[in-house]
Formats: sequence, C-alpha cells, structure tokens
Amino acid sequence: MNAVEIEEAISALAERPFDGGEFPFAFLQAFGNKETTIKKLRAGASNSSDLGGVLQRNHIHIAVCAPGAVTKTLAALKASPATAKAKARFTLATDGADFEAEELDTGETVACAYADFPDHFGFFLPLAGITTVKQVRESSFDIRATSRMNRLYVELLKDNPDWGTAARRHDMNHFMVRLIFCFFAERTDIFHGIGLFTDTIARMSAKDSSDTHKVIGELFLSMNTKREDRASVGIPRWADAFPYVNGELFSGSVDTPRFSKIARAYLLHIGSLDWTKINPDIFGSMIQAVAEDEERGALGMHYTSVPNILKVLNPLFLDDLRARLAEADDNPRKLLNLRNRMAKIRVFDPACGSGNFLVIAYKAMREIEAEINRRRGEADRRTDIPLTNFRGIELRDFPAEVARLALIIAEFQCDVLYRGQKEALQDFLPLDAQNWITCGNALRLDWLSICPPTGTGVKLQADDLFSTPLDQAQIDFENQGGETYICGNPQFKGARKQSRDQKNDLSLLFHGNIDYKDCDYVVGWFIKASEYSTTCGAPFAFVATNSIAQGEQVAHLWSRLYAKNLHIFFAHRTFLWRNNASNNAGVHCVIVGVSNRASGAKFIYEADTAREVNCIGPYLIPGDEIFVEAADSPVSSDLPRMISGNMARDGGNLILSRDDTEALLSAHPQAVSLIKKLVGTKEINQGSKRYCLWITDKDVQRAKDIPEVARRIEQVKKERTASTAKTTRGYANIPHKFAQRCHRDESCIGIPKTITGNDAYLTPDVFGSDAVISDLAFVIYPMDMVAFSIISSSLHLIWSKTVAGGMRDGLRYSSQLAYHTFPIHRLTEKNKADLSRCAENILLAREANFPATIAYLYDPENLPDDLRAAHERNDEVLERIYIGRRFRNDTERLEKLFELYTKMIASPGAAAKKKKTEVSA
DNA sequence: TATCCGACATAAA
DNA sequence: TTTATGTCGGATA
Repeated sequence: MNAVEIEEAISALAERPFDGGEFPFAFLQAFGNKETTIKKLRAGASNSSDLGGVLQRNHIHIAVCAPGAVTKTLAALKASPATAKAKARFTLATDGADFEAEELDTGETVACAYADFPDHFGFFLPLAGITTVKQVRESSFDIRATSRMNRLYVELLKDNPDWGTAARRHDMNHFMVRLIFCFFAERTDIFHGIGLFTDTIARMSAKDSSDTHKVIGELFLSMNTKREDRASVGIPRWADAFPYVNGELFSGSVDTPRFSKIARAYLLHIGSLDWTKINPDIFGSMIQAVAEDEERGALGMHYTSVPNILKVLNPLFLDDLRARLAEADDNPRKLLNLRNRMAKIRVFDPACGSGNFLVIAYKAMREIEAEINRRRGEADRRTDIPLTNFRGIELRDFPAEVARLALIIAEFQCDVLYRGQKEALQDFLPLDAQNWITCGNALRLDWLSICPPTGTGVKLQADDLFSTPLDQAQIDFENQGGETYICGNPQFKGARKQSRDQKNDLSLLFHGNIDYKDCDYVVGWFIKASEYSTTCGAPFAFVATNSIAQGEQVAHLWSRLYAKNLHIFFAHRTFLWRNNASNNAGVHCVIVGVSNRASGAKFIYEADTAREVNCIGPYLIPGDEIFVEAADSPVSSDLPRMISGNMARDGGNLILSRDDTEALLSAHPQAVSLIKKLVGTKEINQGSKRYCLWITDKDVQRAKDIPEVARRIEQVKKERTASTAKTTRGYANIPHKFAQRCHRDESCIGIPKTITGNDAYLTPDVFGSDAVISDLAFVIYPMDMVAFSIISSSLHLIWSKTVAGGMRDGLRYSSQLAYHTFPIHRLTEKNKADLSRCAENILLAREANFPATIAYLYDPENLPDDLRAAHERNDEVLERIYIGRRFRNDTERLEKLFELYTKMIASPGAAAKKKKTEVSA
C-alpha cells in the first residue's frame, strides 16, 4: 500500500463507529497488513500481548481500554515486558473517545480525540514500511490532500468520460488546479471569509448536485472579471463577493465538469481540510501522479526530497549568496547591492515537473532577502524578487499547471512569513497574467526564447532550426544584466529504453553524430544547457544517472562540453536518491555542476562532505579533464586481446543446472559429448556449477535424436523467434547454438564482469577447453600469465573502477573501456617473467586454500596471509615497472595512469585502435 | 532490507 | 557478420 491508500483506509476507519474488539485489527489492516497476518494475530498465534491487547512483533502494541483509562493504559503498554521483548516500535491506547500513542525509540507521542487520529497517520507510517524521514511526517497534509483530490478526480472522470480524453485533458487539469487554488485561497483569507468558496457551493448548488458545475462556473467567471465589468457580464450577487483573480488561472474557458452527488460531497469535504498547511514543493510532486494513469499506483510516493534538491541549488548559487550575506554583515550598502543582485537572478529549470526546484530556490532566496531587509531595518518591505524569474519547462500538462500554482502559493506563504498576513493579502491579487512555465519538450524548444538572456548583447536565435515560436518570449524579464542559473532533475532513460521520439530528440542535439545512440536521455539536457551557456555564460547543474560519469558515456558527453570550454565546478559523487517508499530500490545518481569558469575553487561532495580541489575530471574525481575512449584492442602492445564471453540468448534453454545435467546424462549417457561447463562471474567467484549444451553443426542430428535435447532446441527457436530484437530473431536459424560464440578448444583466462564496490582485487581464473565462458564474464585466449598478473593487480582495479561503467553502485568490468585502455610501458623479458611468476604464486596460494571459493577467500575478513602476500608481491612488482617504487596512494596511481594513457593514445598507430569516430567540432 | 549480479536488446564495427 | 555495453532492478539472502 502506498501512503495515500493508507491515509484513505485510516480515515475510513475513524469514520466508522468505534468497535473496541475490532479496532486493533482494523488499524493494522489499514496499514497494509495482509489478511493472513491479521488472521494469525486474531487467532493469537502471533499475538504476544500480555495486556489483553494486540502485539505485533517489531511493530506495535495496541490496547483498547475502558473509558477514561487511556493514559494509564499507554503507560502500562510501555512498561510491559512483552512490548520490549517483541521489540515493538509503537504503543497505542484508545477507549474510543481519546487516543494516545508513543513511538518508543524517540519518545514522541500523539494524544488526541479518537476521531482525529487520522491526522497523525504520518506518525505510524513506519508500520507500513514507509520510512518516516522527518519530511514525510511534515507532509501529512499533502498526502491527505492528494488522496482527496485523487478521489475527486477519479469520480469526476466517471461522470464526464469525455474530460478524460486527450483533447480535454488540459481542461480537466486546469480545472483541478483552479480548485486547489480556491481551496487554498478560502483558507488563507485571500477570499475574504474563511471557507467562502466551499460554503458558497454548498449553499447555492442543489443537493442533488444537478447544478454544481453551473455554480462553480459562475464563481470562476467572477474571478476572471474585473470589478468594474461585473455588472455588464451579469455576475450574480452571491458570486460577486469573490475577488478578481485572473492570472491565467481563471482566464479561458470556465467550462466545468458535471458533478455527481458523490463528487459534490467529495468537493465539499476537501474544502474543509486545512489548506494553509500545504507544502507547495511537496504537494506538487504528489498531486501530479493523479493525472497519470500509470503513475497513480505510486500516488504520494514520488517526490524529490528537499535535502537532495539543495544538493543541486546550494553549490550552484545559494551558498554563494549566503556567503555574500555573511560578508555584507550589517553594511547597508553591501546589503543593498546583494538585494539588487538577487532581484535580477533567474532560476531556470528545463525539466521542472511540478516546480519543486523552483519553489525551493524561491523560498531560499526569500529567506536571504528577508534577512537583508531585517538588517537594513526594512522588515515590511515588499519583495524585490519577481516570481516570473523562476522559469520552467515541463513536458506534461498537469505538472506544468501545478508548478505555476505552487510558485504562487509559495510567494503568498513567504509574504505571510516575512511580512505578515495583512501585507501578503494586500499585494496578492490579481495574479500576474504571465505564464512563465512553458509546457513542451525541453529538448526541442529554444531555451533562448523561453529564458532570453538580456543585457548581455546576445541576439535571440529565433531562426534556430528546432525552435518553436512562443509568446513566452515576449515576456519582459525584470533581470536586466542578471545572472541565470539552470538546474533540475531531468528524466533518465537508458539508451536501450528510450522511445523513438526520445532517440530523435537526442539525435538532433548531436548534430549528425551517431554516438547519441549510446547516451542516456538525461545527456540531452547537458548538451542543451551547454549550448545555452555558451551564449550567456549561465552555470548549470543537473541530477543525473551516475552512468553519465562512467564508462562509454563519458567520452560522448564530456568531449562536447570540454569543446565548449565548459568545466565541472562541483559534483556530488554517486549517492542513492531514495523516495519515501521503502520498496523503491532507489536510483544511483550524481549531481554535476558546470560553468565556463576554468580556475578557482571546485568542490567534490561525497557522503555530504565537501573536498576542495583545483580541477574535477569527468569521472568526478580530482584531476585533469581526461577521459578514455573504448578501444577494440589493447593500447599496450604487450597485452593480449580480451573479448566478451559466449552469449546464449536462449531463454535459458541451452543452459543446464547441475540437476538438469545429471538427469539428462543418466537418461542419455551419449549426451556427454554435447555438454560443457558454463562459466560466468558467479561460477568463477562462488565455484558454483552450471553446464550448457554446446552442439557443433556436425552434431546437430545426433543431438536431436535425444528427445530432451530436441525439445530444448525447439524451445530456443520459439523464444528467439518471439524476440523483439531483430538480431535475436535471426539466430532462430541456429537454435542449437549460442547466439554469440567465441569458444576455442584451448585453456584461457576468465574474468568476472561485475565487481562490488568493496572488492580489493579482480579475480580472474584459469580454465581448460572443457569450459565455455559465458557472456557474464570476459575471456582471454590463450591463457597468458602476464595478463593474469596485470588484471589481478590493485593498480588495474583502481583504473577499472575509475573508467569502467557502473552496475548500480558496483563496477561493471569492461574489456574495451577498462582493459584495452590500461596503459603500460613496453615490458622487458624479465618484466614478463617476473609478472608471470607473481601470477603463478597467486594461483598457488588459492590452491593452497582449496576448496574455499574465491568469493570466500577474497572477503577481507577471510583473506589468508599467503594469498594476501602473493597479491602484495604482484602489486609491488608491477608498480616498480612504472616508477621504480610503490605508489604512495590511489591519487598518484591514477595521475600516472592517465598521463601514460594520454601519451600512448597520442603516439602513432594508437589512433587506429580507437573504436569510435572522432566527434567533429 | 541490504546485497548480489543474470539475461538480453540494441548498439558499433 | 561479430561482439560489445548498460540496465530510475529484481531476486535472494
């Protein structure tokens, strides 16, 4: 269950008459416990309460008590040994009139009337496995409002199916946004009289709901009509009490969907919520799921958390503003300058969603401004920061609408906070009629016309091939000569997961080069921003998948940015961007800030600690702006080539488990010549056994004579034919064989393909010709002990971890990126002999610990001394070849390797080995 | 709930 | 034709 569903269930429970016997179970059920769990608790099997209540292990101890005994009961629950023994996180006591609960870890308590306990549902969300970071609790209102709006939305679509069609979606979205505005306005006295909107509808529309839409339509019309025009338009007296709002919000059609009785009741109920508690940054992200069928399941789950957004905004420009504020101290002149500067700053989010980056940036700037005004003794001063300087582009209609509203609400809330309710109301209406959030495809729109740089002598590129003429361009910016900061969290989408349209978006941005095909969709924003930045110098920072700073994409993206003289000026290294949903695995992200500033302090953030450096490389490490490019064969001539293992693409039918193999062989001993060992990463590391059918063309007939083998071959054919990939369908012609084959009948080295973050060594191993290396490993034919030594070295691992692609937070080893690029001088015969001996010693040390698996041996806890010594020796011999001694640290290692790599690539002959064509300038 | 890596679509050469 | 890379994850412990 998601947070919104839980909120609904809890509210429904509170509305039912109180049933003491049933309450604990109903409560647990509302938090998403399964029927079977409840049944077991009911039967007492898993209920360990010693107070006649219900105690769910690791969760909660609930007791229903006699009237008036709530506080006493809660204390008893806390003191109960069973509570401690079952490690309950919460205690809860109620008599149906009062309600008290405590979170035992923190000692935080809730005490309220029973009917009000749903107000505190956020308190209990850990029961549903939803981690309550502080923020989730604070957004209880937002979750509830989302839930109610969602109900209304669904109900309205039921009665007005045409409003759900693509043609009317915009009207529907616009209507919902208008409602939200009205709910907010009537609670905050923007409409004079609390509850004016809801009350008017309740009073003026028939109870049978037949004319609800007309009443609402009249109200909307009134809010779009200036006072002086109202008589001529014929606004009825009851609608005349509403102020003129306009601001694009109420202009256009006032058409309103029809309301059923249920929808009308929902509407009135929503109006009774306390909308002053809305958090525009959070609510926006939540509510946007309402309008998207495929996202509704995750309602209330999706929002970008505030601390993460600040990871972008603070280093981008807020830190600097705050530093200037501190510097200005109480100097009125300096404070004034800062305020004037801020009034001209534009924040531009070309993937703004429901506007949370913009809202948070706006709020942060207002906070700084308020401090300036306080120090200057102008606390009541009207803000100098124009809301229209917070610009956005959003593809989806509803979030774009919500974003604008969220900013309006944020402005009002800031005015109330810093200037007072009365002053806030004074200046609020009518709203500015400008539309400063553009709905459209950010990768196709011309950013220069949406956010035109002014006062910098830049000519608008309105004739840009891909630009779309927009009236937004006509809006005057109040930021003559001001700075622009671009930020956001654009959508990530891997190269193999993009739609045709998305591919085309990238294709246009790459101006005829084809390497866009391997880029994540998010790369488009970097390219687009870099083009914008070259005309006006705007710094930009985006949240992105960590793969833009790893592996093959590094060359595609950063070669282009460096060509434009742009540099990384801050970076957050890979971190997990978690939503509040516990079942959401989270995404591995980086944040990269780019500007045209070549020198000066730069910052790398890791685990929230900042490190100051002179230069940040494209792998987000300190050092030069060097990146490697995929190479088809080694740049170092002493290394043999490494290739990918054999890929089955068989739907699992050519692959045999140990049991499969035994069964097959006992039934058909003659199959033995058709079977080989299959070796992937797991088999190398954990020594597990898998086998495969390895059938040569001359054996096909013999193989098909075995029914089980024939069945498998037939199944391979079927599954390949059904594939969406053209190449795979092609392999349906050879169903008895692996799709990709490189197997040779000689011994080889198998190299694991995935490595976890903590591994201290790569663990290649030696195999005979009876083993087929699968595509989950790499292979070198024939066996080569020098290569074995180098791959096993920590020097090579450091290099690999830096330049190879990632796998989540781990490493995905790569022949072309990590191994073929690995730089090493020409080796003497003695070097080779030394390294070979080191490799042999590693193998011998492993053998001495037989039968322990590699995974076990290389666990830092277990690494035996002899094996450790063998690796140490190997590292030492190799490093001496580079610099005559051991490196001092990894920084020195990488420095040397990149330096050598650059040299080797520049040397004649090396260019021919490069895999991909140079990017034209 | 933290860890671990399998299988294959789809790219380039 | 051949052979790579990466996966806003899921299985599994």
